[in-house]
Amino acid sequence: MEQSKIPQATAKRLPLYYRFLNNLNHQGKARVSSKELSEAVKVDSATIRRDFSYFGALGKKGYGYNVEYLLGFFRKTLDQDEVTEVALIGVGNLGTAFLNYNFTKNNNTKIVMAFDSDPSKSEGNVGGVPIYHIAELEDRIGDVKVAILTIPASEADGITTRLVDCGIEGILNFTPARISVPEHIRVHHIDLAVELQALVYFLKHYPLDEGL
Amino acid sequence: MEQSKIPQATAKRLPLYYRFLNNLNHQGKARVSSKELSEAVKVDSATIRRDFSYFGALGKKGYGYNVEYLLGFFRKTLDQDEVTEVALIGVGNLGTAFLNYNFTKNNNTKIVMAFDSDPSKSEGNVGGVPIYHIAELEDRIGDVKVAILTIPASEADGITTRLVDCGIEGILNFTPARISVPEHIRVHHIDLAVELQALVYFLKHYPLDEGL
DNA sequence: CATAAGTCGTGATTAATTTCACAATAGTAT
DNA sequence: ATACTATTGTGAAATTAATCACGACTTATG
Repeated sequence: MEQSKIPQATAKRLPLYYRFLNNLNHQGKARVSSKELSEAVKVDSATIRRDFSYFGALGKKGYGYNVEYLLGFFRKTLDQDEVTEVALIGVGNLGTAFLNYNFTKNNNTKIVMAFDSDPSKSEGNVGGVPIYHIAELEDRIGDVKVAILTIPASEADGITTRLVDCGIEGILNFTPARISVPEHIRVHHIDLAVELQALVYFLKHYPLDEGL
Repeated sequence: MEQSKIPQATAKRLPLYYRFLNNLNHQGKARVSSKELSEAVKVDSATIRRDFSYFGALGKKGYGYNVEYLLGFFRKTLDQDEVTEVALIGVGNLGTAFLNYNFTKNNNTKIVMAFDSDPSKSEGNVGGVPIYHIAELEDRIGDVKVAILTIPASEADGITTRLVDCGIEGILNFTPARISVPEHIRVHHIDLAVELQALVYFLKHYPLDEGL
């Protein structure tokens, strides 16, 4: 918890850096410059250097960064060694997408259980993840602290309340509803319809160049 | 294209405001204050007032905002009357989720066609949207200017090149790959794995309170 | 060894966004 | 009418993030 001074904008880019460093490593590249990385992840090179610098001097002047070293560093920083268990609520199309995906490669998160209100889905198993009926939420969730919400908006509030009572700490909400939670619980909203509309708005109103 | 001075951060919130105003309207509410709206969309009320103020004085002091008026205003501003056609590339789980969803309510975007490389999927039809084989991309896409990419990362570059050649203007990229496009094309990346990892990182390193 | 080329780390600057805080005004109640 | 209350719109301040630009250092080359 020491490095709480890292800007949120930087923190959000860390997983991205991590994945690309992993790619480079698999490709057998031993070193990389902020300029090269910049082209790969589409983030300004000065921003990358600044981001890295919050963690200390990780590179060498005139050389760049050693891929393996950097990777090892981020592995620790991003807690890649310790897997965070995640519960998925709602096994519709979107939920199924997550289950099949299940963040297989270089990832520190794992969906360990899923819930659905449809009895024909529960008792099943998708991508090796057991699916339970939503009624079993409280019994099954154990000490899982992170949930992905891929349910209809109308159910968001009810499920959220139950998750909060189960001691959940973070929710990734794909529901269009903006859910209310106690202050100490973190919610990230990803609103697919809004994202698409925003893209369309930018296309019409913000003439060429300038990525998001 | 007149109001190019609207901050990007504001522009990204507009679709969200629009949807909640619609909800309020359906509920029969005639007026709303920035404070109420703030609670609903989880955006600071001063930010909401500031956002609205870029479009002029839309509210009344001591009263708030007239829901219907505001809604009418945003409908025009967000081009809600004119539907933007969208093509979906990749009818896997995630792609299917989009097709079934298809942004039915209060939306100015519509997926009008989908493509997949699996012949057993193409020639089909999901949620009323025709699915073509990816080989037909150039023949079928017509003047659709926006594409959603829900394909494996390995195919991202190839498909992107073809889309660019077809004259695409905006891409909503769900692929983990950071695609390269000419300057005048807008790409928004939504990286599900990164979002989840970022949430986990925040949980571990940023103690309670403060939503993203 | 000396020179050239490349690249980091960061102070300083600029830009973007959020938040504070309050005067002005509209509505409401008596 | 008058007083009271609610709420906007916005100047100013604060915060956060991105970018510039350059000194210092590393490696490569002849």
